[in-house]
Amino acid sequence: MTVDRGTRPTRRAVPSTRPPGEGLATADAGGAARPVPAATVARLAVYLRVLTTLLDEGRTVVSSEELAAAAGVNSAKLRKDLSHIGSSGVRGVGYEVSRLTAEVEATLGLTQPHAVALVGVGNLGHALAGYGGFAQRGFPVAALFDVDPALVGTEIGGVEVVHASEIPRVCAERGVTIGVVATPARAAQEVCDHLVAAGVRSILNFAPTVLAVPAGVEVRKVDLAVEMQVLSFHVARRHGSVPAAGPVTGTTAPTAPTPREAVTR
Amino acid sequence: MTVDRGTRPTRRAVPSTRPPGEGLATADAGGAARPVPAATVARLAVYLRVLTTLLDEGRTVVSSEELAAAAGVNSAKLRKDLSHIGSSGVRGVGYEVSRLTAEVEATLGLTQPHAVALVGVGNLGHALAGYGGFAQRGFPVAALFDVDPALVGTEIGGVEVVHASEIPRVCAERGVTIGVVATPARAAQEVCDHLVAAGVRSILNFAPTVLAVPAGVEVRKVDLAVEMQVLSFHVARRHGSVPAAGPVTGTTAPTAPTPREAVTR
DNA sequence: ATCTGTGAACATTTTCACAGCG
DNA sequence: CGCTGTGAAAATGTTCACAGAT
Repeated sequence: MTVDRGTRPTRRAVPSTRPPGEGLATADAGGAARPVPAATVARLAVYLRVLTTLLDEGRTVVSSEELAAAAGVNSAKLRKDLSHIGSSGVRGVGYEVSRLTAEVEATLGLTQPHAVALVGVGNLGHALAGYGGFAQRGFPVAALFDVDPALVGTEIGGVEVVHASEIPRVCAERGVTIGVVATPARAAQEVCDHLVAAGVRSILNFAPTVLAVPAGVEVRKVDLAVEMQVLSFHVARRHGSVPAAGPVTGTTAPTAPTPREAVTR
Repeated sequence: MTVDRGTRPTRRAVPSTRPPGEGLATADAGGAARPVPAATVARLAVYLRVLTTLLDEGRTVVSSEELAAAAGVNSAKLRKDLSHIGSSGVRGVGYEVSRLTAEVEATLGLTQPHAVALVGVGNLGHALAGYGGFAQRGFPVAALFDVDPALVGTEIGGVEVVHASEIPRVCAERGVTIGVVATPARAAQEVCDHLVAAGVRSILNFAPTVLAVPAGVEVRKVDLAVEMQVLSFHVARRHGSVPAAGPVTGTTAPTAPTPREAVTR
């Protein structure tokens, strides 16, 4: 930001000392190549949602500009992201919606469903279990666990709650590949260990703790307190100093949250 | 990764074209300086949780190494983060827990409570409203909104659910500074607009949509589908190719997830 | 003429490694 | 010594701007 292009110090003539094909596609511990940058992966999921909507609307092609706007990123980033998955748009035209959708889905590994185990059917866990979004999007909730005797044996969304001690057996039987931890903080690490022991290699953690896991296990964390505190930081910063620019009727730019460059420009 | 430093391919005599004190502290649209990098802010919240735990345990000092380990980052990063908030540890000793806690809280703007409005008291929203975590951490839920006549008038956690059309009035009256959107996707933008019109400048969005907001409004998004799909990507990648290194009893390195370099080396 | 794909500039974030305080 | 604070290197991510396909 703050850019002010136009100045263009024109430093050109950079020796370009970069070894040939390095930069991305770095190999990982396992030895498998990772051609898709982490930051890109997270955005692919967003693009996919927009694409799904477009498909429903019967759209057949979309430009990078439009897709980017709907996803809240700029078009250059979108095109670079898509270039990483080897996608192929048509110059002068755009991307074929159905094809691009399929490519993104393939990249994200969504061509097959991933059985999910949800541990902790308390306040939040219960809501997650009842939330249809999981199954809808190819993540069927295959198992529910808790330690509370009052909950074990009950059924949520057609799935019976089983005691957490059964995690190894049940996860193995039902082919669980993704675990969701929605327990209190103090129970989270133990639950996580059981999931890992059961062969689960991807975990979504809602408990406010950092989970320790062996190499090869991916943990993603959703922490409400962290989100709120980050917002608090911004409240404190701007402290009402915002000019409340224009009629605050929302609906500014559906594109990049705001054309800050235009301001700087 | 993959580094193999030591090779050091051409050191590239960088002309060091950088203007003196630039790099961080970039000014923003508003004109206010932001000395704390965004990436750091998000981690401060994590450090804070660990610090709180340490306080409860009666600890008085902690080293960057230990704090970093508990927070799941490496110690260099932690020290750099803390340096941005002007913190002051004691060399050869560590950080005073209570003092550091206060400094982090001050930076995050947690010295005063932030009234929260939660819009959408459906499945997820209800769970969030009932979740004690908000109030506990200085984010009292000051208002609940929904459009469902069956919900309006009911009470959750001592707060009455009000019709969403009242957002402007109620938010103003109760001094709401943070809004949480937990509505279905189709309603999210409109709700967001109302919140913004009511003066809310920080929004946490659980709806699977990109919200368009005017400049000066901060939106953070929690998207379960995105998280799941990112995990799916990793499931697809490692496809059971993981060597299952060592006894899978968890508790590997609480610090840096794993010394990958050692492997590559 | 239009819109993708991409090299290279730029910006941010992470990591290293070490000077220097206690 | 042990441990913080920090310059500087490396890595990662974003944006620009344009060549080139259609």
